[in-house]
Amino acid sequence: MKIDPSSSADLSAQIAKAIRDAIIAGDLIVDARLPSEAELAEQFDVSRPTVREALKRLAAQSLIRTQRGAFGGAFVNRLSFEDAYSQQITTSTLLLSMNSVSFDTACEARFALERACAPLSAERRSADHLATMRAEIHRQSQPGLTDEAFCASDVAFHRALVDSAGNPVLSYQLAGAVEAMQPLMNMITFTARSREAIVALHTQITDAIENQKGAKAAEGLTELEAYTKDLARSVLAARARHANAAPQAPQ
Amino acid sequence: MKIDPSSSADLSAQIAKAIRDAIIAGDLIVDARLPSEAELAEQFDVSRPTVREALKRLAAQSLIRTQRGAFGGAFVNRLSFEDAYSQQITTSTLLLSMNSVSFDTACEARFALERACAPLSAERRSADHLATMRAEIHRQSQPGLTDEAFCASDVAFHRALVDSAGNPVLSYQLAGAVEAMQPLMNMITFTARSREAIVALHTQITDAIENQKGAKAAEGLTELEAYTKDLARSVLAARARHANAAPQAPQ
DNA sequence: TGCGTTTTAAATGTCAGACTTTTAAATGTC
DNA sequence: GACATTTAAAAGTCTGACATTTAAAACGCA
Repeated sequence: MKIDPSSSADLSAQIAKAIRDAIIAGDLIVDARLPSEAELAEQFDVSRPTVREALKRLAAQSLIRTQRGAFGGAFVNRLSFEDAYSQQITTSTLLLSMNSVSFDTACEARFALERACAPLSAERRSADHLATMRAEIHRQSQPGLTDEAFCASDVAFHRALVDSAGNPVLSYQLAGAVEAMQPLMNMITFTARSREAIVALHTQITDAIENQKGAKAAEGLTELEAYTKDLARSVLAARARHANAAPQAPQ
Repeated sequence: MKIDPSSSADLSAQIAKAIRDAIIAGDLIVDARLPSEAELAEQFDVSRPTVREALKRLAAQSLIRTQRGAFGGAFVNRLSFEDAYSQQITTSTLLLSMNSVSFDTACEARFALERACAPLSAERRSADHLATMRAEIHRQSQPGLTDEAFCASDVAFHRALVDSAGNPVLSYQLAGAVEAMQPLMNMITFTARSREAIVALHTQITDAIENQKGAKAAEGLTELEAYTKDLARSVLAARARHANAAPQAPQ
């Protein structure tokens, strides 16, 4: 592991890259302990604060974890699916909120991914996942549910649908797409009529999965996609009208 | 933005979280300048190195960028698709290499995602993307191509296929899945016969896209998935035999 | 006046050294 | 042998200083 002192880049960035490359290349295996900060500082010929900045960069990516105390130090972290989930969600949320990804584009991607899961879910669905989906549908039919709770249940339903495909990679990919959209979905006012329509489609999809009809489930998802886009369009249009009528004061 | 001094967590982690939350909540908009390190140190009542560690954490996630010099500082970064790509690739690579995600699982997810793109690609394919796909197919038929070059071309082909769906969210999701698998794919020795089979399937898929037959393209992808898994299986089996016969000395 | 050069100040980048806190192993005691 | 105490290693934090970069402001000259 070497760095180029003549480079103009930050030393801490270079050191982080060197260690990251070593981890990715497999030179540092999971749970291996890195040298102490003082040793790393000596190895790279930099000060300890610089080494620490590099380690914080790696910690931010969940590549290492640190333990204080004797025999503590920095250890190569086994990237958990949970870590991957949360990173994925953060990234997706930011892309959606500030990189001019339209709601329609995100929605299209999300349902395309869900349709990709449908055949696998139909093939492998477990009683457990089906029960979760049914339970969420039941919750969604309760009158008096707040819009936020309805949305949360919607996310849980789709989460179960995707998880039932039994492929953790797909689950983690979709976690971002689904959860990143939730803040926008939360702004939608779900009327009794739209809730009824959504519950009907959820039921149709769940039935199809239970009966191992992947194609039928995909159809239901396509309908749900169109309906979701419609709902969002009307909300955004209403918001635009409202913004024109009573523009928000900046800051 | 406040931190809890009684918490046991690292101050730098708390500060990073506070700023991250402010960015995600939209309190700090894109290109907004954060207070200088000295000012942040005063605000949070910590020292400058602690603030710097927090900022490095955020920089590692591409949430901020820093500029040196007068009127420099830390600015909220517009997350680019490129940044999202590379993060996605790193995460996927690590998941695949150390979190016991099997090649089959990754392969299944990848082709499920590609099949999700197929209908969109069939609908929207541009001459540009089709030309890229044809060009890569042509390259793949060249004799004398190294296995690495063949793999690289394979990645380029699939990249074009996904990009032709015209949905950047799908492109970025798949970038991780496809590129993370490349190191493993690189270990496969592509015989003339297997190359021929792959090129035939690539041609079949491209023809289907060109003729706007999304379902037909999906079929081709399913065949390709099965073939890829077969190839990988035989390679892994051979490697296992080799490992047993001549086990690698540790370290 | 206008343009190019120099100065300057503000910011990040880096370093050195000290101190605090945590933690687990080693040691001692009953 | 079980429990309490000591101890040392390591991360976490702070202070203060200096180096480097950069753009704005000041200056000088035609």
